[in-house]
Amino acid sequence: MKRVSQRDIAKMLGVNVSTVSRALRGLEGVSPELRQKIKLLAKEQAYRPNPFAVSLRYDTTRTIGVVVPDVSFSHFAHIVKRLEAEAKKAGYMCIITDSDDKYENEVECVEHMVNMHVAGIVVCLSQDTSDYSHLFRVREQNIPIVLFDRIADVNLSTVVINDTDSVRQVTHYLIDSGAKRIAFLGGANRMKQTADRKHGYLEALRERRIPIRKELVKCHNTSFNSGLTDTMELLDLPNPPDAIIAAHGLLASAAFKAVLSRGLRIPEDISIVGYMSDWVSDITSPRLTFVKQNLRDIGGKAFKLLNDQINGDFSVKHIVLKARLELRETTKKILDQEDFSDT
Amino acid sequence: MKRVSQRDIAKMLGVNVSTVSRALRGLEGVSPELRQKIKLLAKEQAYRPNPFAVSLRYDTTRTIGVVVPDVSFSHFAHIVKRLEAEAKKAGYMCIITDSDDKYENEVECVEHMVNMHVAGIVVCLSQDTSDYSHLFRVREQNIPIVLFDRIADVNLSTVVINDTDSVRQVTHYLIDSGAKRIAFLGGANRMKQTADRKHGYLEALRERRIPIRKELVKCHNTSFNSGLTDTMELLDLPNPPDAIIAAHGLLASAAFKAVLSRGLRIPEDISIVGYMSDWVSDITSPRLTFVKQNLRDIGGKAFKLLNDQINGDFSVKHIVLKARLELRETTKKILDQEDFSDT
DNA sequence: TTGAAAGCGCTACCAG
DNA sequence: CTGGTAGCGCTTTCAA
Repeated sequence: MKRVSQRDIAKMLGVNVSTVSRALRGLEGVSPELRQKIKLLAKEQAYRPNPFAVSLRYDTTRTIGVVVPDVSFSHFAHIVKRLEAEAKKAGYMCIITDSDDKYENEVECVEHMVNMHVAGIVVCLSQDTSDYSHLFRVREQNIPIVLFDRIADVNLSTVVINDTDSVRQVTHYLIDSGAKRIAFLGGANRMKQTADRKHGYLEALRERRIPIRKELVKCHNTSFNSGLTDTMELLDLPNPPDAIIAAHGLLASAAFKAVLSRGLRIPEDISIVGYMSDWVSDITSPRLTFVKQNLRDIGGKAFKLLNDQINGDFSVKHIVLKARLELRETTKKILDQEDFSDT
Repeated sequence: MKRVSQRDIAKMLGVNVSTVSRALRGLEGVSPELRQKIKLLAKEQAYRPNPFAVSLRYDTTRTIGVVVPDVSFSHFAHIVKRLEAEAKKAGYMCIITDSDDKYENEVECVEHMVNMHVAGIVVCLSQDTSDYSHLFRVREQNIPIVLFDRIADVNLSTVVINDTDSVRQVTHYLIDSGAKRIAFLGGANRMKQTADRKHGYLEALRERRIPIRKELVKCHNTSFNSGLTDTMELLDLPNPPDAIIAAHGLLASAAFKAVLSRGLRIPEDISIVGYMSDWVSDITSPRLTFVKQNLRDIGGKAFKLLNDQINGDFSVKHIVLKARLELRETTKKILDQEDFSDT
């Protein structure tokens, strides 16, 4: 049950392989009748080009590499879904690897992609990553590369949401709704994403001349458990917060759970704003107010930037997608409410 | 900035390519000194074998294909995560594609994998799939294949949880906790998974001599919205259910939301048992009682079966993993409680 | 319009 | 122990 090759087709028809090759790819220099015959036989025999032979010739694959910190985390999974769909549409397959949020694995994953001669690489950095030489090495080999979601200040194309500004808006909203002591829950400080979001928070406080309280800022890890402990610590403060901004996926659920476990009322005693998928908001009660990110769009744009590079446009581009505050039930209403719908 | 090949190394050292090939792969027939020199230079020059050339020679890749209905759905994402991790450990990369729960896409994905000459394919069937010829075609080409989670009654290796039995247990539990009218929410009837789970439900009712009420069984679609409408319809019955078994991921969240929106108390007015990831249970309040599936294990076992086939063991195996009822807060206690911990 | 042949990088086989 | 060479399937260049 061998696969049929161009040579097989050529033999059956008593012609040369190169003719078959030309005929099948629609190139000039084959008589219409012969081409017809060849194409027909190819179809009959279910001929499929051998991708390795093609790749060996051209030294590239119709495959792109994707590196994420955790595929099982719905945030990344949604991004990957669109990325994969767009790639497929453009004739690419996706090799997806999980760095388990560790720098060493990330380096290994990226190198593996390079060894696989992928057409390009899309990376979401791990929480640990602070050395970017593995990324530069990719660039030096002229392999297209794009960073998304968790990026770094490097001269590579990127796709993110408006991290700083979205938190600024959230903070302003909380202040306007009467919050006096707003806490900020983030990931590792070395992550640009956390840094940027924290920056938005601090900026907003400064703008409203609200003193910054160090004990209200907790930036450790984006894990559920980390969020749980941090929130508990916040609630144990002599002067606990009356609002919490949970700046990454699981932290909102963790904060929500911690607050409920203390028997506090949301939002009467304390407000919560998260950065999670919207369906999570749908199943909590009260429903979590959150910053809505267009995850699919992040994936789509990331592929677009990569595809541009594959097609020869090597200019570095930075895309910032607007994320919007979606008011639900874990925040108080403000009387003179600003319209956030188009800010 | 060209990649260095065996030939390059050979030239630099004034030896033959075949010697380099042997040296690098640790084969017999190279003097220790020469081997040392070759290995050293290879390392210096960052030599990496060209996977296409190797694949072209051997007509196979260190790549496995994974087809899932929806990567962004946390249930599948968790399975894929372990699958990918195990594959990586064994030296395989994963090409992951999303069938978007449609039969046509599934067929296309599978065929694409075959064209890519993957070493094996792991598939979770789409909701639509009722024709399995695309799977048999894979088998006929001697390409290893394994089904998981949503399988079919075909002569191929599979990995699933104890679908029928777990629902039987759930139903018994609900009956024992006083439920009189237990509703069953499932996916499409053509899915074996739904059929099996429904079977467990019906079996349990029969065992307890409880009449089956057709209007309490809703099997349409595994989507959130479908669950929402179905639950609403159940609640609108003249004689609504006092317990709901939501037999697939999102259906539990949907049922939960629908019930709350009607102002009913859980579990006092109505009990709910779901089949979701455990972290979903953690963020609802009351926390959802659910059937806990070891998703990671499904992924791990699926890879194991595939790897067995890749290594020449083509016997068809069926693995059934035990899923256990995890009591939380959306079901009532039963006084003389059975111990489910090791059933 | 068609054919012949070289070559992509690697491995395997046969000679020396 | 080492070298030479053919060939995996495909494309491309040159010749007929």
